[in-house]
Formats: sequence, C-alpha cells, structure tokens
Amino acid sequence: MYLSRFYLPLMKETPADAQIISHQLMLRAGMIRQGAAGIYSWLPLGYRVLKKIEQIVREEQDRAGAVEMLMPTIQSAELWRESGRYEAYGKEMLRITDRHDREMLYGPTNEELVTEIFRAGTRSYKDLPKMLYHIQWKFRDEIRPRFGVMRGREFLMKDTYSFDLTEEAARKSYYKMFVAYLRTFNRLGLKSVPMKADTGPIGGDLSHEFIVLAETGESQVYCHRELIDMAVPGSDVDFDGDLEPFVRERTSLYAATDEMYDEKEFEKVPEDDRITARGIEVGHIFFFGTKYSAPMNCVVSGHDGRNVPVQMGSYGIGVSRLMGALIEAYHDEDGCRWPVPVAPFHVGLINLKPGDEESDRLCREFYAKLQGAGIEVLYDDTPARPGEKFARMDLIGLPYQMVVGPRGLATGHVEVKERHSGERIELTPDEALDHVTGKIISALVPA
RNA sequence: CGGGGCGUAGCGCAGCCUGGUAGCGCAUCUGUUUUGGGAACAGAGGGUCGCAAGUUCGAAUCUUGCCGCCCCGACCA
Repeated sequence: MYLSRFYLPLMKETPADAQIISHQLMLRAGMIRQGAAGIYSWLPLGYRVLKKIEQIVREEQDRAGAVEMLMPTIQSAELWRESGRYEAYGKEMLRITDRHDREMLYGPTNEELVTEIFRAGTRSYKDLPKMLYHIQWKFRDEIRPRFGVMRGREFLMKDTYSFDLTEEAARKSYYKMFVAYLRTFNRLGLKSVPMKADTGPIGGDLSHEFIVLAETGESQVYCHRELIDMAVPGSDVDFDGDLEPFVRERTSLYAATDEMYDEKEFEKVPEDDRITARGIEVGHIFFFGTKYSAPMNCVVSGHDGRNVPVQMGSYGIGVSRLMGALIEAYHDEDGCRWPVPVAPFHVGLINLKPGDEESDRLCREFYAKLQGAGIEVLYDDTPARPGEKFARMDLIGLPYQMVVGPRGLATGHVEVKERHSGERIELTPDEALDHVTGKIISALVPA
C-alpha cells in the first residue's frame, strides 16, 4: 500500500477524552473514530489489525474442532422469553421495536439463538459432541462505557457453544477451548493467565477468565509467578487426545481475580511467587449444563431412547477488546509496537526523498520484492520531511522500518529499524531485504 | 442511576466572572528558503460559539430547558 493512497488521519496531540494509552494511541494513529459513547468506526489501519486478530482466533477455533457459522445481530425477544432472560437481563440489553411493534433486541450474547438452532437440527446423542462458533458484533448498553474499545458498548466477540451428552463429555469440550485459548493469546503475542471465575448457580470448577496482565487492567488479580511464563501447547497438540494434563498444570497453581480472591489460599503460595497485579479480561469460558437446553427443550435421544437435555458451555473472546490489550502490552512513548502476527503492515518503507531517481527506484524494487514474498508493506512515498516520516512510522508502530535515502545510498546502504527494540542497522539493499524478509516470515509461523 | 466536569475552527485550548458582534497554538492551502528524527519566514482559508427559548438596544458571555461527551462511584455471561 502506498501511503499517499491510504487513509491515515493522524493526530499529533492527544484528544482530551482518551484516558488510557491504548485509547489515546488508537485515536492518534488513525485506527478508530468514535461515533457515540462506546461506539467506534474502525478506520483502515485499525480494521487491518482487527481482521488479523479475528483470523488468529478463527484458526485456533478451527484447529480445536469448532465449526464457524454466523448468527444475526438482531434477535427476536420471543426466544429470550423462553429462557427467561428477557426480563432478567435488564437495561444492559438494547431493546428495539420494529414497524409491526414486534419486540426485538440487539444481541448481547447468543445462547438462546444457538440453542434454538441446535435443537431444530439435532435428534440423537449420535450427533454429539459439537462445537459451534461465530464472530459477530454484540451490543451491551453499559452504564458507563470507557477506555475506548476496551469497554465499548458495541464490540466484536467470538463466542463458541459446546453441546454434549454428559457432563463428563462437556468437560472434554471445555478443555479443548481452554487449550485453544492458551494458544490463541500466545499467537497474538500476549501472556494470558486462566483464573478461576464465578460459576454462578451451576457450581463446579468449570469457569475461567483469561487475563492479560497490564497496569491499566480493570480487575485486580492474584496469581502464582510460574503461571506467567508457562509454555503453551504447540500446534501439534492433539485435540482429540487427553488435554487434562495441560489444564491441570495451569489450574493447580493459585490464580484468581478479585471476586474469587481468597486471602488464605493465596498466602499458601510462597511469598516470592505471589503476584498481585492488574489484569484485562480477554476471554471467559463457562460450563452451564442445561441452563438453556432444559427450558428451551433442546434435547437428544440418549442410549436408552429417552430424551435428555444437552449439556452446554459457552466460550467468549473479546476480539475488539484484544486490540486495546495489545497496545497496552506493546507500546512506548513514541507509539504502538505491534507484534508481527497482528501488525497492520509488516514493513514501513520510507523513501526519504521521493523524486530522487535512485531512492525511487530502490523503493519500488523493495516494494515489489517484499509484496512478492507475501510481506505487507506500507510505502511512505509522500513528500513529507524526514522527521515527520520517522515520527509517523513510529506512531503507527509497524514492526520493521526500511529507510531509503540519498545519504545512505551514497555509500550503498539503507537503514533497517526494528520498532520493538529500537535497534537500527545499516545494510546493503540485498542484505536488508533478506534480513527483514527472514525475520517476518519466521515470526508469522505459528508455534 | 448518584456525584463532579466539559461542549468556542480538524486537534488542543483562551475568552464567559464584569454582555458590545470571536482569538491563540498545532493542522490545512499558496509562495520562498530549507531538507536524515514532528523546519523557518510571509500570506490565506476555515467557526449558525452543542440546540432551543428567555432577559437585553445588543448574548459565546446572564437565566431556564433539552441534547451530547468525559471523570469518580455503583454495574460488568
């Protein structure tokens, strides 16, 4: 992409409304624009990141055996009356009336709808287990939206629903999602810690929040130090095999958010290993048994021919919120520092002097070769001054910058800057190309 | 929903108390000089002062109502 064609409205000054770094940088780097409280447009740069996050989430869901579908944003109130949640949900649910005075709602979640879909198409235990998911916009009319996309009213969420015959089988589905989540956040470049969450009236041990540690997190969290750098299952993990060891490894050490915090239990952790921090909830997995299947009559014939309600669980990832979490985790005073897998472009190619024949020629050559290697390039071909170009590229935070200009070319060199470390090296054009290509390609292969 | 704050040019703000027909910095446009980490000079364009009503000869400024946004709290499968 040529910068001269791209739409990238940057701001030098920080808008007064934005309180936290991720919100400030998303506005300054031209990634989002607020439409109303907690509602944002995704501008081209931000949308590219959102799609990358979404795609990684999708790949890991598919790997775990979940099946993608798409349910609508608008739902009928009728279904929610079946489950009893239409009244229970309260004002957080945005209620809409259509021209025929039918009661509708903008979905805050999809348990009812997916249960209806599943009951309509499933008769026998032989059709189980199944996991269905979709990635769709949700709306929750939060009393007070804040922190930009971290706590918006409209947000993009991946939600998976599992259907099993027995609680024991449901546990296996739960473990699949547990492992998929570890892999997903790891691929995004985030260190996540699963923490015990409130299971509500169902009870049991099957609810976890996945927390990314960050100073600006909304929840106070407590955990054992070893959880933070624990290696995640590799891409060769067998989702049909026994996943319990992975789960046990992660859940045997203490980790809890504020609401589940137990001081006495935490004090059993050796003092040096106790970590008290702030965290951002990026995922939540939950087993809820027959909470919806029973009232909504989502049943299958069991081995004995009798109908039994299916055992269900739901598993959410806040896709749009993750973007905020990523910036909170990866930024410095100059701007964003995107990890390669989610970067809006991989390389920022800076032509310091458009119009200079040799600079133009080499930039065009770099651009073609990088694109040919499957690398996404944002080529700054604008006539702006060098200082502005550098500052701009630092702000939007592409992982690598290649700087081409007459001064370097006089000695046959170009500069390569790694945004994350800030390291700058002088290389010949061929070396620079190999260096950058190699780094990016290897960073794109999922572990 | 309770408490607080704010709404003046694309962004950041001053002016309001003490009414007199709108200003600063950045950004934008033109020209000249510059040119490797957010240039300098000269000039230019851009605002129904959130909306409505009221007071007044006259309202960005005073009064009332409404709308919107932000912060703290409560809330957050």
